[in-house]
Amino acid sequence: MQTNDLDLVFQALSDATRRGMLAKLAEGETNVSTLAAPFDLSQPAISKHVRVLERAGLIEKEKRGRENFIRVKAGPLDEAGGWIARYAEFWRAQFDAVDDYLKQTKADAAGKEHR
Amino acid sequence: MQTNDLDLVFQALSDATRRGMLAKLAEGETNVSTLAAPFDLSQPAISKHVRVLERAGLIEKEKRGRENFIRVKAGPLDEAGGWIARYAEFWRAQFDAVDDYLKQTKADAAGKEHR
DNA sequence: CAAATACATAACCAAACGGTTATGCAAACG
DNA sequence: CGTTTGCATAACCGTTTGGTTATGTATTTG
Repeated sequence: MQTNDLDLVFQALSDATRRGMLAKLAEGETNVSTLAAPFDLSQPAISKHVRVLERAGLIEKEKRGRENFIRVKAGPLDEAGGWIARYAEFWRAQFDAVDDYLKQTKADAAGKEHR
Repeated sequence: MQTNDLDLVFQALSDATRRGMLAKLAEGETNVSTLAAPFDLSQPAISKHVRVLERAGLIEKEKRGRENFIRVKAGPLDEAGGWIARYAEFWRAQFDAVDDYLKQTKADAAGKEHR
């Protein structure tokens, strides 16, 4: 199957290596080698993970010279977050916890101005 | 691999059939047959999807007589939502959109009292 | 210009996935 | 009490996933 956008996003997020890559990318754009450094994987394995993230629309690649820079695209993450938020609504107690978390995170971010 | 909890949750969410099941379960607990009705799949295929959701901790089964009732557990959804929210923070524009969405959804839910 | 760097791509492999049909079995029904 | 209902489980199958090694190819660098 795998036609749906959300399928690709959630599937991309279902691997700890790829989530780790996104976490690292949150600190800013990097090239593939730097992105690969923390992981004990062959270089082609890294390339494959990058492609899965790209296919899900979660990242963009831009080739500059011999290096390939990766930067994150948040749109699909919002779709995924939106889906979760919508269904989380139906279980109020937990929903409140998520909402509070988001509000607090937002407040923090607003306060310290993202570096 | 697949050791991580989040792996299992996101992987469970990566299939449209399973997301559809969760959506239906949001209306309340059902037995497996009722849950299966909307999907054009064999009964064993449904059982497999249910097991994937169970393994991810997203649902609970309770056998009553010959029927097996399914009910949702929101905890893991929160973990997943939390992960997304945390990294969404780093891309502010989109984060704001999610936050607004959540706030509006929360307001709606508070207003109309979940039936 | 030769060598090293930063990748991508191909080919291969075992394991997991998502589906199927077949079978079994306990509970409810008539 | 025989039959239907509501499942679970097993066995099988093609495809996808996630890893590997090997190879190719631009782009720097010395």
